[in-house]
Amino acid sequence: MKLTKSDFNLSCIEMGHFLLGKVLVRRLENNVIIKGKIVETECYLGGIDKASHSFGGRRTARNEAMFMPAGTAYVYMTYGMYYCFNISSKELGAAVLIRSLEPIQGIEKIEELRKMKMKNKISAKKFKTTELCNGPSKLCIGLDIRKDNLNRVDLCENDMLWLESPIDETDFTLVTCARIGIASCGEEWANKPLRFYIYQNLNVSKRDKKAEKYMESITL
DNA sequence: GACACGATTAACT
DNA sequence: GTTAATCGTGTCG
Repeated sequence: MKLTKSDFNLSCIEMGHFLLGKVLVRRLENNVIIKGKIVETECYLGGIDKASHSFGGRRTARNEAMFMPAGTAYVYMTYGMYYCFNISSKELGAAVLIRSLEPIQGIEKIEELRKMKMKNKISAKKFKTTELCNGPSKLCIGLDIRKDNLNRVDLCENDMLWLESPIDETDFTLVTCARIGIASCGEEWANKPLRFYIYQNLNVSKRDKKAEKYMESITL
């Protein structure tokens, strides 16, 4: 079932939780369909969040999608060569970064897109399925999500990129931990528990063993 | 206009 | 474990 406008009417943290287990669907120009289950998310809260592009109310051409209605794609370039894909929440300037997917459909196409970007074609032959989309920029390469094709699109009113609820809703345990790659914004916000992932899923970009151990001690 | 710097990744040692 | 790659963007002058 395709998710609709009302499904996205969530706060940033609610959406970070809600998106786990949902299926991201991409239709390429040649009508090939790629699907991946979201297994890792990060929340960027907006005004108060030092790690957010919209910290302090900064609103520019780049981050405009963070201020658009919930369920809008925010795609930006990072390190001059990679893209990251986010989904805006109902909170102004707040969005959820999609950090990793478990490939479900079109796996060969994902692999092809990933290999195309690599210089060393020898190591490119050794891809495991779990290494295809286990990082925010890897999944953008694997699903051909770029700023020039999908930034600011409405994920409910679009036939190139959308979300679906999974056919088989399997239960999972959620791990909550610190976000990745934002140390320069200062300890306070770098350490906030705003990254979420599916416990024991092999497609997660980075496990947080300390967070897992703590979680195990109180829930298992 | 200039300039420092990434919400990362792949290729090294 | 360490580091080069690579350029759009925000910030300041």
